This record gives sequence, C-alpha cells and structure tokens, in this order.
Amino acid sequence: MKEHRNISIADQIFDQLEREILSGKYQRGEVLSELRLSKEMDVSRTPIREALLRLEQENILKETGRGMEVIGISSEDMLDMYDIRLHLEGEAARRAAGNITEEQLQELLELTELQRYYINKQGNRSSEHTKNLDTQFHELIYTASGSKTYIDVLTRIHKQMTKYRMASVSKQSRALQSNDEHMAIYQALAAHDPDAAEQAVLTHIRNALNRMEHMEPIDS
Amino acid sequence: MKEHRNISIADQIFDQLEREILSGKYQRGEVLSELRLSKEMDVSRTPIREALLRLEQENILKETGRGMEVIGISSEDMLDMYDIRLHLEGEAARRAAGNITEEQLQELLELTELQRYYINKQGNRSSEHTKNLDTQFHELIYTASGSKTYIDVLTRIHKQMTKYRMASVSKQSRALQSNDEHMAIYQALAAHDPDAAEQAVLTHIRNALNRMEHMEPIDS
DNA sequence: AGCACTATAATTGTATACATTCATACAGAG
DNA sequence: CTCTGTATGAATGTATACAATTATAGTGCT
Repeated sequence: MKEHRNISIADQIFDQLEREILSGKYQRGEVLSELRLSKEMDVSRTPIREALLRLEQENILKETGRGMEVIGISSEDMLDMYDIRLHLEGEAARRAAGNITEEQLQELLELTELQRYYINKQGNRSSEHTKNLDTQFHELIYTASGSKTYIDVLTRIHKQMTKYRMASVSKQSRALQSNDEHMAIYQALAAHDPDAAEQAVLTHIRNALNRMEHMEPIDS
Repeated sequence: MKEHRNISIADQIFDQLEREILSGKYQRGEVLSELRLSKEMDVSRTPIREALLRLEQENILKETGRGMEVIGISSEDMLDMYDIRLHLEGEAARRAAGNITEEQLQELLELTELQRYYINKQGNRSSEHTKNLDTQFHELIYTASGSKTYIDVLTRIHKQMTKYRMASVSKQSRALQSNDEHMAIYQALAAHDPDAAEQAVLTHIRNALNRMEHMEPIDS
C-alpha cells in the first residue's frame, strides 16, 4: 500500500521548520519572514508560505501583521494541556490495549530501551533524542488507539507541549523515572489490560506534570 | 481595540467554503479543484489554495492526489467526537460558570430564545438556522471557559460534527428537547454554579448522542 | 532640540506563468 | 474484441512578477 502523494517541497519545509522551532533554533518571539526563509532555503516563497500557514494552524506560529511570530506557550496553557491529556489519554490507552499489534508492541519496547540508553549516555544532544523518543512513544500509543479523532487531538496537543518542554532542562533522575513509567505503560499494553494501561498512563501524566512544576526553565 | 490584520480574500474564501461545505452545498465525496473554484469565484488560485489548505487541516477536506475531497465523517468518528466532548466539555462548562460575564450570559439567552423561535417557525431554512444557533451557543461557552486550549480543541470538534449533523433531518420534538437543555445550561451558568453547569452540559451531550442514534440520515 | 512629513525599504497578499504528474480516452495492432 | 501505447487534458506544485500596506529612517522646518 503506497501513498498516493509524493513528498512535496512544502512538506519537507514544514517538517524542517517544525523541527527547528520545536528544538529551539528559533526562539519564542522571533519573527519569521517568508522572503528571508526563501532565500535561506533557496526555494520560492510559495512552499515557504504554505509551510508557515500549516504551522500557524498548529498553534506553533502566530500571524502578527509583519511576519509569523514563534508562539510562546504560557505555563497556564501548559497546565490546560496536561488537564486535557488527563481527560483523554487514559481512554486512548484503554483502546490501545485492545488494538495494539505485536509489531507495535515491539516498536514501543525498542523506543523505551533506546530512550533509556540515551538518558544514561548523557551526550551532547542526548536530551533532544530523549524528548524525540518520548514523542514517538506517545504518538505510537495514540495511533494504536485506532481512533482518528483521538489521534488528531492528542497529537496536536503533544506537539505543542514538546515545544515548551524543549526549552527546559531536566535532571537525569527525573528522566529515568519517566522512562520507568514508559516501561510500565508498555507492560500494561503488552498484557492487553485496559485498566492497567489507563492507570499507568494517568500516573505517568500526573508525574510528568509534577516534574514540570519543579523544573527550572533555562535562560538562553 | 482593532485587529491588526485585515480580512484577506483568502480568509473570506475560507469562511465561505467552510459554510458551503458544512451546509451541504458540496456533498461528501465531491472533489474540489483549485482551478474550477478560482474561475467560479473569479479570483486567482493562490487564495483558493490557501483556503483549501486550511480546510484540510481542519479535517474538512482531504487531499486525494487529484483534488481536495469533501471528507465523509463515519458514524464511528462521530461517536468518538461525542466521547471526547463527554470527557472535556463538562470541565469547560465548570470553568465557564466561574468566568462568564453578564454580557455573555445575555447573548447566550438570546441565542437560546432565538433558536426556540426558529424551531417553532418551521420555515424553509429553519433547520439551518437552528443548527447555526446551536454552534454559536456551544462556542460561546467554550470562549467563556477562558482557556485557549479548550477553545481550540472543542471548537474544531464541534465544527466537524456540524458537518455531519447538517446532513440529517431532525424532528421538531427533538429540537425542542435540545433547546430545553440549552436553557438549563444557561440557567446553571447564570447561577455561576459549576456543578450544575457540568451536569447540564453532560446531560445535553448524552441526550444529543441518543437523539443522533435514532436519527435517519437523508438520502440526497 | 524636537516634531512632522516624506521617501524608501521590507513585508505580505494576489495574480500569473511554467513544470510535472497522472488519469483517461482513443487509435492501432494482434 | 482486447490489449497496449501514445497523446491530450486536467490537476497540482513551484517560481516569479506585481500591488498594497506598513515600519522606519532621514530631512527639513519651527
């Protein structure tokens, strides 16, 4: 089953810009101009414009009248997003427990183990890898829920949260705790136990919220 | 306080297309071509393309490889959306009960009474008016919740549901029951009672779900 | 020195031209 | 009659040209 659409330049630019914004290359408040980006990337304004438009719809950029500004997410917004995840992600996990395939379970386990490896390694971009793996872990569970609507809503929210979390440092001990929780989620899903999966996910989100509230944002 | 952005042609086309799709002018499965639309509306492809792109991001259109197809929402998707609303809209109502202004309450009451008028009138476009007022009613409550995140998530979902609901006929008796429930929600909000507001909203959604499951889709 | 006005530069919004892909229909051969 | 190949048309994707708005800096006047 092949995709019916080739990867366009606009798609690639969208992915690239999203990565660069979420990873902090473009700081909060910075204004991106179409012309500047098109010169930097050596393409015309058209695909750049398309990519910026999509990023605006994802609440990652905001139109200001003279360019697209990298959105700042307030800590209040962040709390709301955790709140919504607490209301939705347990149900998504319940569904995933019933639907997840052996192949998906295998991938979930690999993501978890790889994340642990990077946390222990403590290398240069280790923190970035750790967070990317966290995103892949949760989005895989959303996918396994089998519900297009749940996938859409939760993926959008998780992306926005990533942008905020990227701008913070986290201690190794907390990262290890989070990784343990991922393993617990994996085991509940591997046992196809909806109740256990729901509880493991809710515990993980509550703890993540707690960890965030005790984190110091970096200056940069 | 004026907006910093003028209403562009692309914005207008986006609004117009969304209305036309949600109201059923373009049927599910129909493919919209940029060139055709640009001729019909006598503008260039550029703003058309931008509008279609935004509609795609709202899950109202889908890229097919040879045009944008009007998305069909399955009854399964519809159930998921009700499910998510049951998980989120109670909390939004709780918050609204605390934040809603007198002016918003006044508007809520007017929307409710106007809706009752149209239901009783049973005119030509009465059903369309009724549903538009329903949308305005719920979106006003989302706004009153004061949370950008709740507003975004719930508004998106409610829009998609509207598209489905527009394609169904509903009996006058059920419309009146729904309107009664709106009035109950209004009264709970007017009393600034979070518990009552949550319960009234949850009851309304459960009943709406029930009403939908007993509805006959029109053929057209 | 300060203020106002003008000119310029930068930016988005829109139109249009060009490239490319893909489906479809038609014609010709077997 | 069927299959295949080609040509044509329609659609998107991209580049570029043009219009209009706005911020900013500079200059001249008081």
